[in-house]
Amino acid sequence: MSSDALTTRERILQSTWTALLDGSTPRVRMSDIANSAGISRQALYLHFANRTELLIETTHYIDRVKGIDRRLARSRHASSGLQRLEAYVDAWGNYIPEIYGVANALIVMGVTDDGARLAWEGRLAAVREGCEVIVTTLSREGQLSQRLSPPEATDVLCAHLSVETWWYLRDRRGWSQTRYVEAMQQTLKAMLLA
Amino acid sequence: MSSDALTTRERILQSTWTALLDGSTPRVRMSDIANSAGISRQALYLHFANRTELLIETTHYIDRVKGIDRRLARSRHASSGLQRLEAYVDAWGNYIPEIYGVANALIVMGVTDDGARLAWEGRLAAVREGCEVIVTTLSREGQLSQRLSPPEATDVLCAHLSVETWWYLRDRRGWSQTRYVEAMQQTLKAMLLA
DNA sequence: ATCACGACTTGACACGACGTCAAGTTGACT
DNA sequence: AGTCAACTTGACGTCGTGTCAAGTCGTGAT
Repeated sequence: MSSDALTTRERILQSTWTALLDGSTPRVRMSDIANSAGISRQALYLHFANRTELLIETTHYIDRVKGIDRRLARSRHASSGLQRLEAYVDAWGNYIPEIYGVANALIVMGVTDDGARLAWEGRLAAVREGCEVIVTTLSREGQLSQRLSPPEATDVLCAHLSVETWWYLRDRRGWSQTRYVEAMQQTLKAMLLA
Repeated sequence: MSSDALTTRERILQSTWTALLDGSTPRVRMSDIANSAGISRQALYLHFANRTELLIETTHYIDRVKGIDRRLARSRHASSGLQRLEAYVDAWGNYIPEIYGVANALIVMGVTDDGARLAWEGRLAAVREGCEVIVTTLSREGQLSQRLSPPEATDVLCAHLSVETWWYLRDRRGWSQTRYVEAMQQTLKAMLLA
């Protein structure tokens, strides 16, 4: 019974993802998603309450497919704070391209829609937690610069790993993905380490 | 004749500015602006072609009132690259709060409206030019870190001085304005200098 | 004195996108 | 044959932008 429903649902999620990933159409409409999923616009509402819920579910879908937890977990296995920082920037920095489209749509919706805003803030909070672990480790090792308190360092790290910064460097300034990760690792080290 | 028209026009621009500055209402409607300017919604269109043009004109209005040119010019009078950097971060960092509301509205509109997108990109280009001058000066003085090429350093500097980063630290993380400027100066020095 | 004109008002309307509702159709399982 | 879930079609309400038409009002020129 639900295996068929699941298939349609996943087709919708997949369509949403790829439609937003294309980036050529920054404003993806419900009808666009329905078309590319091969169903009617109204049928979307049989699976998702509204556009916001569809976007949120799409982020969860991407997380599941791309195994973000697995990727980020590796940074926690690193021995030193420095290695954690490098591993985290690598993992998160290479994940941004996957979620960029949906993230951007969520951010834009967040201006008018509380659900979208809260969902995106939740994501940011998760990233910030990862940053906090790194800063705490660096601080315990005595590696953290005196310029910033640990909470401040966490904020700065999180701010610089933002989707917006990635987008500016990658999309508007034409950086390659590998250069972005490399440069971020180096500049963040210069910024945070004593 | 036009002194009366000018008054209404300026009242509209002022209303737009303050309405967006409040920040409590991220999505300011044309009718809101009209109300607070004391005229009918339709009368707005006697002065501005559409919402995008109104927002763009509001940024120019703020520039004029707040004298951004004068402020930024001071950084060009500094003798060393280091002083230029500090002066620029101070001038621009303290200007962001003034334009934040309108900037944010423009960014959001830019998703669907080409005019808004181009206008905001123009602003970013101006900021980037300022950053370029600083990086060039630092480079000529042999102060620039080897981690980044001059264009890359310019991009990174510009990215970190973004409105989005300011908003995250100031609004979501509760930084004070003076701490923001101070910390930005310090972290950017650590990031860019050899 | 009146006439014209510019600034503004009121009221109505089209449009695009989201979301809802009601009345089908279709295919599978019982 | 009957039921049910998934889906379709078509119509509608809402909200904000932008447009149009007709009217008011005050000021300045002739």
